Amino acid sequence: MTTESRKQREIREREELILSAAQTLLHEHGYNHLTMDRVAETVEYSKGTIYNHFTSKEDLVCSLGCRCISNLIDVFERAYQYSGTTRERYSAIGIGYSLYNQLHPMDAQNVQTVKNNAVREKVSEYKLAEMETLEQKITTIARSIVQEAIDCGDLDKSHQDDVNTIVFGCWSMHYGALLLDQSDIPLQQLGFSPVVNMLWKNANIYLDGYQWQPSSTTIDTDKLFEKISSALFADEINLLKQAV
Amino acid sequence: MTTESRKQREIREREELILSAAQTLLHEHGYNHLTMDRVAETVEYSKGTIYNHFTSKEDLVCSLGCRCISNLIDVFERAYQYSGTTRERYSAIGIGYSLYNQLHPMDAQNVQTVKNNAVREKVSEYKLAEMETLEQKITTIARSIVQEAIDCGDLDKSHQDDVNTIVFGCWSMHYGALLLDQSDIPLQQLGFSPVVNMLWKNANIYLDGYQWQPSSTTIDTDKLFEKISSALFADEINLLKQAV
DNA sequence: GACAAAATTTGACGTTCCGTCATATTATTG
DNA sequence: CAATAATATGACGGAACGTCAAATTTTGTC
Repeated sequence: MTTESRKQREIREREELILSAAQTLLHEHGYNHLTMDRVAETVEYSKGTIYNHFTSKEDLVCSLGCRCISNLIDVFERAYQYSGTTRERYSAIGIGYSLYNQLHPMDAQNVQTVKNNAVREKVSEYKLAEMETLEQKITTIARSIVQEAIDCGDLDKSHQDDVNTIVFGCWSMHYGALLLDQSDIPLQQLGFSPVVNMLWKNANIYLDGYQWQPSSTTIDTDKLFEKISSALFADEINLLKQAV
Repeated sequence: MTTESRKQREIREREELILSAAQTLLHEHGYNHLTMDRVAETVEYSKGTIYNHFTSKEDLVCSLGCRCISNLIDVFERAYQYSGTTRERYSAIGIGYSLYNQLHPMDAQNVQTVKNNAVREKVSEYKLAEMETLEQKITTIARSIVQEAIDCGDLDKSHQDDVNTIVFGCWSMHYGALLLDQSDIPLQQLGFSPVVNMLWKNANIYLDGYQWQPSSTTIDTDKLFEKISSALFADEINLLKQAV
């Protein structure tokens, strides 16, 4: 009983030790510098032990990705619980997503790494399933808000069949934007504004296209951004300010 | 003179030989199966010779990416020359992009691989610059159409400052959508429709948000999709039908 | 055409890193 | 305390990258 649970706790704790060591290596020197030997050396266990926890380097990296998605779920849940219009709550998700990615650019990069087929090939089935479950959880939150908007009339009932399309639209827009932002394409040099600004504007325009009330043309969007981010993401904002 | 140009031609031809061998390997067995030794064996030159053309495996893969972007530029240029409203021409870009990615899913995956920092680190400066130039060319085409829309009044002049934001919005939406489509996330299982359909709908809604005339609410969008794709991308459509 | 110099090609080799597995060590149980 | 089970270890095999001295081919000159 006690023995068993102590054992399990030890295993879990070591797993976390490995994960945080890996994350540090990843953040400080990038994917190529993260090697299983280095991880083993850092946590002072042998490589074999690391492989008792993770079936491959890619499996380890995927676990880090799962962690990030869990963090994002927190962000999404906070947004979900915001007391405002459905549109504000939905926008809050996007804002949270943007801020999280600004704060942890490496995390998003890492999640994207796992999407790469060459990497994905080597991740264990089990871990892939875990990631999928987490992603499903995230889309469910987004979907709920869209559905509530239809139910309360903020979104026209004629869009009932578009719930998934709307979720997908915002998802793809944010996902694409943040990936472009990260991928060393010199957007600023190409004449583009900071991505968070463009994204906020575009998301609003997109939702206006669906006539999700209240339209962004009737309100001060800068103020709304400010309001939501200070209400829900004060910590993130502070950290971001410190970073600059 | 002749000698010099013959030499250069030989080099260029061999480079193409290497690239197409690499592409085949990549398409048939994925990134991990693509090795420099295998490429060398396939083209019947030694590895050293391959390295005279490409500074690393990643550099070779990046060259393949550049090829894909060149193909996309063709697509974009066709769209640019379409004789229709500015909105139709801009939409044509998106349609072309979607179709190209449907037809060559591996290509898009490959371009994305190069965006990954772990890969990018190892690409030569020269090749990165080449890719950047090509990407710049693409955004310029998109930007031109938006500008023309403003000039002719299809888009309100108040959006003059948003030209880049509009280009970025469509780009990110399409880019994100197609990446999500490729990344083994079982979208259909999660209840989502085929990505090309959602993307077409969302792009229209987005442009409606900017009130780019004529609004999608006043026309039959299915017909428009049909019209544009058969006018500009008949070849691609045929190939897609054959593939099914 | 012969020979020297320059350019190019070659593949064996050094290195890095992954993942395994026989052996050593520690823990559990009777 | 001894036998057995569970776990940890790191030396090792293998795959792939990228290099470079030597071999080969091409170019240039007389």
